[in-house]
Amino acid sequence: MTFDYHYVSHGFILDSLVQNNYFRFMARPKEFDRDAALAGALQVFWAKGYEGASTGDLLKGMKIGRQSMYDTFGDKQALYLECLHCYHKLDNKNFFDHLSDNPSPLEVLHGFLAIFTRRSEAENAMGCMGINAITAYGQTKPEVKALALNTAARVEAMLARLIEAAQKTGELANSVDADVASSFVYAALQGLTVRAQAGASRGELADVADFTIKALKAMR
Amino acid sequence: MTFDYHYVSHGFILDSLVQNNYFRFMARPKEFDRDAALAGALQVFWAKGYEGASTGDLLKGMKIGRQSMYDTFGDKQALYLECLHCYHKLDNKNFFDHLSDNPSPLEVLHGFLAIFTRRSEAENAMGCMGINAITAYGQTKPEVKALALNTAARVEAMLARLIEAAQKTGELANSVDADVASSFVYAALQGLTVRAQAGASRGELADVADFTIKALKAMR
DNA sequence: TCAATTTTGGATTACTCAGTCCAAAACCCA
DNA sequence: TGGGTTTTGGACTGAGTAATCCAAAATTGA
Repeated sequence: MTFDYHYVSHGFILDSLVQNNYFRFMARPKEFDRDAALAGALQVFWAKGYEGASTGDLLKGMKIGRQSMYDTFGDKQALYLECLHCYHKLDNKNFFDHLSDNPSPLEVLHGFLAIFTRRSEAENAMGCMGINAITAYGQTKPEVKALALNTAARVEAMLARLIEAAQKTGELANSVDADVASSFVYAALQGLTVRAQAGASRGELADVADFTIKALKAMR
Repeated sequence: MTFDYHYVSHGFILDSLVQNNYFRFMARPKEFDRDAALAGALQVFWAKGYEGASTGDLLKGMKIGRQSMYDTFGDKQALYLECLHCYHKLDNKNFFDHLSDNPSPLEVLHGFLAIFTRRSEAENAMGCMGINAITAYGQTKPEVKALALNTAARVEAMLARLIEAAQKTGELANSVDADVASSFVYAALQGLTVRAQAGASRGELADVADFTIKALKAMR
């Protein structure tokens, strides 16, 4: 019998099994934190890509042994996909954290677009792991494409809600189609990510973020 | 002595050497067209990326033998960089071909942004080789980053000229900063490329292209 | 036809990779 | 303490890689 330590770490399966006295003997527990190891792998994959990250690189970044990795995460492909899932989840969380209680939805949008002016050059150079994944493996790994489609739908829905909120506060004209505008903002966001990764100056990135918001406001 | 067949194919070195009777003997000429082989390699690299393209894949795509490839192009890395150069040159040429004699610079800009609505899904899924290169190797291959910076400067300058032309025809307000607007359009173009690669619908891509131009026109 | 030279592609090399195996260490409960 | 179980990491495996070697084929001018 094998155990999925992902669930174990969230406390579902293990608790019930222990309560039912399923285990006669408790064996040596894992010496590492699954989530920490995953985060380490995520960094390596983000920085080097899938093929670029060797198992050795991954083990060093995860600070665990070879067999521990295979036992815990399956194979390299499964580990990569789990990292990508994790990245999207964190990224999404970052977005929602910024929604907060800002009374100006347009300022929130600007905050999204201007994020590259607040990041270090090194962070900008790493780009977005989701975009890196699509441009490299979108054609060859169906899971990557599926994940991208899913994420795009969720992000655009969230952006559309922000734009509708901006229309309620009067910051944007009601005649603007919220769905189209959200697609526009999303494309701008992706474009800025690539421009930042390609080494565009902080000034240029700031200008484009400002210009995009100003353009939205000017639309009738 | 070795010969750079790139220049040979353009007829500079070989002619002078022949005229000077440098060769006592003419040996067997190459049986393949260098540019055709390069184009084949470009397709493979574009579709599969650098690591994803094995030498076998490349040879099949180039329709030449192993040793011919190494003799003619150096090694895999050199071949990739030459393909990337070639891609950027072709891409740039495509842009300038569309400048033509259209009396509306704004229509030309719209033509750029709407290119993804005219391409097949397969073409959109391949994305832009330049973006694919930056997102995958921008950090690890300095030549890739340098090439991207160079290309960005040239494309933005060209876009700025278009925007200034649109201001002359009265399509855009003079108060708009041409440099900022060109950076904005470039970011939109990159964003659309990624959105298209990620599987965005033709309708969404068309909407964003239209919206971007309308937003430009609305700016004061 | 022949000598000189180059192209060509199959065989080979040296290396890296992802993934498996296994024995020893670590840990728990009784 | 000691039996039972799991973790752990070094050694290993087999496949696949980029790049080199080399001998045969091809082509030229004389």
